[in-house]
Amino acid sequence: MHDARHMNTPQSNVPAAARAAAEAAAEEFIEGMGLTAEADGLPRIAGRMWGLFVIEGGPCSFTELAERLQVSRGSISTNARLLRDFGILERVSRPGDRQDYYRLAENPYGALLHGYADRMRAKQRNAERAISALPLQHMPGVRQRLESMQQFHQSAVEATEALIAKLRDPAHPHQQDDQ
Amino acid sequence: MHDARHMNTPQSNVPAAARAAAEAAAEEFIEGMGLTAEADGLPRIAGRMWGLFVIEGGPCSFTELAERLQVSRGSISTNARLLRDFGILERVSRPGDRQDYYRLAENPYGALLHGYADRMRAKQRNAERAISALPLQHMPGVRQRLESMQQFHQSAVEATEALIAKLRDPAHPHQQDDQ
DNA sequence: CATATCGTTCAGTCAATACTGAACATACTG
DNA sequence: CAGTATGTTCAGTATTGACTGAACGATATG
Repeated sequence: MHDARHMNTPQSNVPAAARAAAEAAAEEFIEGMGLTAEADGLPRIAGRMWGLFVIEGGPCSFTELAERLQVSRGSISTNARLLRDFGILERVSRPGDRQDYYRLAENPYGALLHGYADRMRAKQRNAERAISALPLQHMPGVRQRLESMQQFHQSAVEATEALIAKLRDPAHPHQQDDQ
Repeated sequence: MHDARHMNTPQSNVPAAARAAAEAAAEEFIEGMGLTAEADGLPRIAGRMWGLFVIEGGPCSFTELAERLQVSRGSISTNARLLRDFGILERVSRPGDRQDYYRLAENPYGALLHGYADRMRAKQRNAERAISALPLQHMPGVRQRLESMQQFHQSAVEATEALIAKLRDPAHPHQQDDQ
């Protein structure tokens, strides 16, 4: 990984070695995104794509993504749709250009939290349904466990919604100024 | 399945139909647990087992579980270990009994939250590493995106830890970070 | 219209995972 | 010690899911 110091461009402040190191760091970050995404049950490629957008930011064309990540266009299509459904990516169109471009959504983490809250709500409703359908007066232990399950998911939903609100309002507006 | 029911109170009669309805509701709840667990990347059987413990509660023997859930002992063994690793179940032993018994952990949701916080921390560290490894002074957009990613996961970890604390001590209110 | 390019879809391939059933090791009991 | 019951492990099987590459429809441009 260590380039010799000959052959660097004299006019540039950033030598080739530093740029190579930066690229390696970016690659490492992207790969890490792939791994953590996989740990969350997402396809690894989706995680890498996400990471690529955190680095590149700007609208990326489909072909660009396929080349950069070394995967087929089909994979790009599928995973881009997946990330779009999650609310992480969004489509942008350019006038006079037929290509699809994608970029990070303006608030990808808020979208993620919405999905998380939804799954929590599903579990909470499941507990709720059981609470109202079972004759709990005859089974205090069951009532206690079901209610504690219901209350936990309730709290989780509330905490998630608080986090969503915090993300939306505070002194950190998302402005996407790209290089 | 056929438990000895108390038939000493003929007036507070619980008809067979009601009992059947309750069993159906329990089954539905358990199946719901299987589905939501699957949505979270867990094996469906693990979710059903979890649901069964929410209903049954008390220490269940291995054989009991295998019969109740209609799966092989091997599956029970594997999935019980999985849930134990997650901190959802715990082993209990009875004096003079060689069988393994399992029951819900005293705080299964707190254990879950710990795992969640760990995964969040992994992502936060990934962002942090990228932040310190990349020459961000030349790429303000990248810095902004990496920092917002890092801060989100930081906030998520904090919210999760607050929820853990709230679970442990429900009397105290949930306090958000106020740095 | 003809051509090229782009995004999607789908059959096919491959890998990972869940589950089973049997073999095995261990511990209790008579 | 023999017999029995229990938990784990492991090879085998089935299922699910990811990814590819080609085919297809659609859209822009010459």
